[in-house]
This record gives sequence, structure tokens and C-alpha cells, in this order.
Amino acid sequence: MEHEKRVPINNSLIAALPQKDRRHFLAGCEKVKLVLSEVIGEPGEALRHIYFPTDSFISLVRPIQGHTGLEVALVGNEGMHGISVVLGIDSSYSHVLVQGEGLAMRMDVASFRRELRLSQALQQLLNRYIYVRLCQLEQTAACTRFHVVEERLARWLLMTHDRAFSDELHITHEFLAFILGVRRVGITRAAGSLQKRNLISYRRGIITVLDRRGLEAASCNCYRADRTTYDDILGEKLQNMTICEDDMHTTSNQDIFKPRSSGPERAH
Amino acid sequence: MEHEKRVPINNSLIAALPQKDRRHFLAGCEKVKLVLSEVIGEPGEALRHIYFPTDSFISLVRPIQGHTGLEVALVGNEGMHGISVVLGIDSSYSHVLVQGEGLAMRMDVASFRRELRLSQALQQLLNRYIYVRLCQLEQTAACTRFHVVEERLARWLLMTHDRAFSDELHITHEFLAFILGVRRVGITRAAGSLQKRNLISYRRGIITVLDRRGLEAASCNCYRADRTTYDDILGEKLQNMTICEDDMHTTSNQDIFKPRSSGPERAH
DNA sequence: AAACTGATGTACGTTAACGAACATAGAGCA
DNA sequence: TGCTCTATGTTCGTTAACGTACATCAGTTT
Repeated sequence: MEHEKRVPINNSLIAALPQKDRRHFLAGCEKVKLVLSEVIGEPGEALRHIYFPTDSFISLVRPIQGHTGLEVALVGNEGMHGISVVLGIDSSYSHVLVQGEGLAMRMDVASFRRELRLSQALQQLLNRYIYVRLCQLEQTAACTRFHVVEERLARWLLMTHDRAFSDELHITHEFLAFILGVRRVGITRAAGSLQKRNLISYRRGIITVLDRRGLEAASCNCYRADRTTYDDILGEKLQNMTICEDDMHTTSNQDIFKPRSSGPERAH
Repeated sequence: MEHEKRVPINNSLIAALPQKDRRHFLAGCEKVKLVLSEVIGEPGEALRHIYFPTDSFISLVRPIQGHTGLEVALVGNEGMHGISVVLGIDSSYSHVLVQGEGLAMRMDVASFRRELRLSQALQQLLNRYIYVRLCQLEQTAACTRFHVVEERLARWLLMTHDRAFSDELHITHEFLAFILGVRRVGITRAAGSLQKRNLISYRRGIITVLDRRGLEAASCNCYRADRTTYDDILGEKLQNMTICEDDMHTTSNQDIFKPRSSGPERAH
């Protein structure tokens, strides 16, 4: 049940803050463990906390009348949950589900609002992150319209692999179907095809990434597009980032999510 | 070729500013005429102006590798084009096309940035608008995945009707296919069906809305959802809005786009 | 009036999904 | 060990799209 984590890690957004702002910010955070399949938000509910995953990750699933729903964002250590608060609203229209068990920093909404007022750097950084999310959402909308299930599945596995720091992803076909807005049978077929091509292997509730490069080839280029977007918009900000020396796991700069880096592959 | 406009109108966002801020803001704007099918932005280009349509409207179409593209936003007098600048970025990933001929207020990017710094009210208002766009984009993503062409077409016609202030919409099947990301034939069939049901009528390049209520019934509820979102997020802000007494067309409060208002239907 | 251009109509076979139902098989529990 | 969930595998016919091709028709131009 326990993942074997490859790299303990910090949250990239927090890490990108100037040291002084970050110290202050972290002082207002608490570290929480997110449990697999935990629900930390429902449509209509007001947000109570802002989450900055470190080695956990969560997905936002938009419900839609008479259908299963569709994932509209996947948030790991490269991002945050609660962008609406940055924009002055604390409502949510989505289910918020823990996809990957692990730790996150979180802050209650009121404190977060205060931090935002205090730190221009935080404001600017999160504004950019919001723009990234907007672009990625546009990408997802188009992707969902045009690309076949197998490509979309490959894309999702890659995105998740980036955030999981493990080759083993804990998820069932049933749930993947929910996320991608297709039938379970559709996932079984697509996953079977990817397995036959030796890109992944799976057994009851666990999918193992075997060949990252192969998966990239099998996915639509929306995966690449998303990373490029992230890098284009947040790249320069993340350049300046420093290492958090708080009480969290220590980590080196390389470990932090850096899109389009030509760094070492995580698979194998 | 000329639309017969029903109501001259102001932009709701600008109208919602406190009088003082609005005066200052309008002083930095220029009024421009947007011509049908004009392209005012391309993917990769930096934005040069922010647009606040009054009786014009524009659509943002996201290109996607190997496919025709997909509309990711429709902006009329209820909104603005250039939200990325509010978030600190002036790039664009979409085609920006004039769908409805008419006037818009616009401001160059540098001035706009200055105004943003000066007016807290402007900032807050536009942040909320950005959140609306985000929610509507989520809606569109899910809608595009699950709903059939005929429902999606009906939805689009309603959205456009709201922004056009005319029952005659100038658009071809070919172009609608581009917007909705389907084949032209698919539009011809769907439009034919709506026409047979006496909800619309059309001839070469012009679609006439005959029965708004009927169209609402024929569309997916995404149309309603979008309006509800707009109202929930921006409603209270728009309550305070006052009439612009600048050199634009004069207008009454009722004429301004107010989602979920139980006001008079525009059709007939 | 004739010719031309672009918009719309219709028809073909093809495909990637769909919904539903049932079969098999792992994992944990009694 | 066997029982019971739950996850995965497979099959059925159905459907809403798809790509392509060609026919018709309405404005506009010559």
C-alpha cells in the first residue's frame, strides 16, 4: 500500500518565493498528510484551506449534469489548490480528490488572504500560476474533444508520473474512467493496449510506468504542450527559487519539478 | 450587411467601476470599430491592446495540433479580452476573431497595467471576471466532451444572441464548425434540425433566432450554468454599477447584460 | 443573362466511442 | 481454506460522430 518514494520534495511555488516572504509564508502553514481517495472539497462548498502539495497530488473533477464528470486540473508539487481565493472568491465548483497519498502544506483561507496582501512576490507568482492553469485547461478542453482515449490515458499517466515520484500509480480503471470522462471498458482497452506495447504494466489498482519515452510517444502532444506552457510562464520565476530550509525534507534543486528540463528520466 | 441593433450598450465591467476609477479608465481608452471576421490576435503574438467590447463580440479559438481548433471563450459586452495581462503575462495562445461587428473600448497594454496598479476596484473586478472565465472554461471542456452537436450549437447561438443585440447572427456553417470543433456537415445537420423545429431560420451566412425559449430547451444546460456562474461571481459587483456618462451611446441600466435577470426576452 | 464563387444539402462507408451484460480473477476476510 | 468483494476482461449491438465526395443553390460579378 505504501509507495516507495523516489525523491522527497518541496512545493515549487513556495520554493520560488524570495527567502523572506517564504519564511513568513511557511510560518503560517501546517503540514498535513493527504490520504489516498480522501475528498478535500465538494462542489458548492466554500474552501477552507489552500493546499500546496509536496509529494501528494490531487485532482479537480468538474461534475456535469447527467454525466460522470471530467478532470479539469491535476495539482502536485508544481502547483496549488485554491486559485479561486487568489482571485477573490472562495467557492468551488469541483470535486477535489486526493490522487496521490503524501504530504502537503496548507494554510487557512483567512491567513492566506493576509499573506497575499503582504507579499507582492506571492501575488505575482500565483497570478502566473493561474494563467498556467488557464492555458492548461484550454489544452485539456481541446484534447478531450479531439484525442482518442489511449492518447489521453498516456497523457494522464505522464502527468501523474511527474507528480508521484514513483513508477507505481495507485488507481483503478474505474476511477480513471471517471477522471477522463469515458467508460471503464474504454480504459481497460486503452490500458491493455499500452501494456501490450510494454509501456506500462498493471494489476488490481496499480499501474506501473515502464517506459516513459514510449508513453510520451503514445500520448498526444498535449502533455508536452502543458509542460512547455508551465516553463514559458513560470520558468523564469523558478530559476530564482531557493531551497527551503524549514523543517521539511531537505531536497536539492534538481528534485524540484522543472518542465522541459533535460534532466534524468524518472522511469527505470 | 448591416445588423439592425436593438440596444446600444456599454461594457458591463467598465460600468461596474466606481465612478472615479471609471472616469480615469475611460480617459485612457479609445473607441474602435471591430469589423466582422477581423483578426485581432494570433497564437504566439504578444497582446498590444486590451479590449472591452460594447456591441461587438469576439471569440478566442485555441488551435490544436492536427485539428481545426476549439473556441475557448466568447467575449462580448459582459467581459473583456486580455485577461492574461491582468495575470502579468501578455502572451496569447489563441486566435482572436471578431464574431460580431461593432464597437469596443480598448487600451494599450502599458496603460492598462498602470490603471490596474492605480485602481484596486479594477483589480478586484477583473480578478472576479477571470474566475468566471475559468469556470466557464471548465464548463465548456465538460460540455464539449459530453454533449451532442445540436445541443452545443443551441448553446452557442444563445451565448451569441446575448452578445449581439440582434436576432440575426452573421456566421456560416463552415465557421461554426471551426468554432465548435466539428465537421461542417455536422453543423448543417444540427442547424437543419433546429430550423425544422422553428427555433431558428437561416440563409447564406445569416442565422436568425426565432424562439429563444425553445433554443434554451434544445440546448444543454451549460448555457444556464454559465449565466448562473457569471451572476454568482460578478452579480453583486454589477449591482453597484452606474451608467457611463462619457461620450458613448447613452444607455439605461436594464440594457446591460445581467445574467439570470428575469427581464424581458430579447427575441421577437 | 451568364458565369462564377462560396454556402448549403445529401449520401457513402468508416470509426471510436457508447450502454449493458456477463465472465474471470486477485485480494482480503471469515 | 473457502468466501466475498471488487477489479479487470470480453462481447453484444448501437450511435454520433468521422472523412470524403459531389450536387444544388444563392448572391455577386462580368
